[in-house]
Amino acid sequence: MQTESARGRSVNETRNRILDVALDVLGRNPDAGMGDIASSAGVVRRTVYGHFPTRTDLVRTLAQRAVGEIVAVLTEVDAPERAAEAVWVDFVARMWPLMRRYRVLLALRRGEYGEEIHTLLEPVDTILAGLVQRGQDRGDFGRHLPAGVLSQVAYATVFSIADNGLAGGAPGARAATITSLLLLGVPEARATALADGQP
Amino acid sequence: MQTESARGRSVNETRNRILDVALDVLGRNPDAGMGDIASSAGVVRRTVYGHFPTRTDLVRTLAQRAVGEIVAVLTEVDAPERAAEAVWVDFVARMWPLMRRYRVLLALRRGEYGEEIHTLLEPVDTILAGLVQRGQDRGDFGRHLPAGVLSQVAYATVFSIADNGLAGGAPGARAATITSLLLLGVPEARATALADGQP
DNA sequence: ACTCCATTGCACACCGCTGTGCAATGATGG
DNA sequence: CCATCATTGCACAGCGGTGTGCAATGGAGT
Repeated sequence: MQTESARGRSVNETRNRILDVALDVLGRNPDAGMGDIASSAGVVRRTVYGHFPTRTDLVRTLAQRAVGEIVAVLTEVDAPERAAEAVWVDFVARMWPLMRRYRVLLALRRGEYGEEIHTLLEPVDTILAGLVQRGQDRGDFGRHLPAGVLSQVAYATVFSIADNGLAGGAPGARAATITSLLLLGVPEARATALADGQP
Repeated sequence: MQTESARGRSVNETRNRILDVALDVLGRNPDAGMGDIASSAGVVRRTVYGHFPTRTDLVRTLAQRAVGEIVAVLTEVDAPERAAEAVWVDFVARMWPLMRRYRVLLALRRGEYGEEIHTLLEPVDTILAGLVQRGQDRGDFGRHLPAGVLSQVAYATVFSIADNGLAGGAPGARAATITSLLLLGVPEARATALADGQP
């Protein structure tokens, strides 16, 4: 049964709600305080401290969860024998509906958490760099930038497109896919074909 | 004569030093306080308040100056009859050595200054959007994104490349030019040719 | 009905940053 | 040499966010 008050919710229910809301709130404004997060979660500030002793703990947990989810998508989509192009297309398709959810990671890279977040994002960075490297080796992606940089730039670009009003919708997904493929050095004709599901 | 202490400097000398340093410091960390800016400028916090009554005033002045400089470059490089491709190449070439100087503008777009900075950046946004629009109309740029969005994404991408370790140097400039052209929908062969100065 | 326990609603101290006031200092320019 | 004035050094109040303590509340499961 749905309870309107937050009184009778199970521990994990509240905890997850806080985490989810924080993902959203901090995505919009990385400087949001515990108070903002609490009220957005329909909970009192004191309650948040009951689940996360420190703001830093909240953020770290948040980032860990988000990174875990992205890595999951990535390992699910990326197979050594698949073409890097196709993997990237699938990756963007899977990420696009959840851009809002992971915006916080970009916002966190620069911010009071210097090394903390950087080492936390390392898995994602590594997989992405490897993927782009493979694409370059097989001639699918361009060599105008080293794989490590190109992957980051392409990744950031998808977020950039989402930030500029195209977040969520299907047309946005197609545009983001094509644009990021162009950036990666895929010719326009092939990029549109890939974005429309042709192998 | 060069004075090592900050005592005998003229008013504008100190003022400009503060502005320059603040441009740099806030570029790295938008949340830096007046104390950080002051000490980085080799000056006491109190002195900064002597020139800028409020942190907000400092930031506004900063942004105005930066926007002014960018607009100057833009109007100098952009002529209605020039090909959008060429204009973009020149724009990146002129901006690249000063990326660090204007990073703050990107950092400021999201941050406690919501509308304030947005209206301040409007001139740049408008010119850039117009430029890309022209490129699209003449078939030089792609139509995978509306001009307003595409210009922003291309603009942001140049900063993104600079942020990923390639800032400053000449090879970075070439890479940034090519990459942003690809993103704008220019074919790879033409992009490299343009980046190497062929019309 | 009764017990558990998450949540609530205060209370508080602490900290860092902002912005201000004022007297002292010392380089600069006449 | 002297007056000017930017800079300095300190003191202070205020604000907002953090993190903690504790008693009261009210669902939920038994």
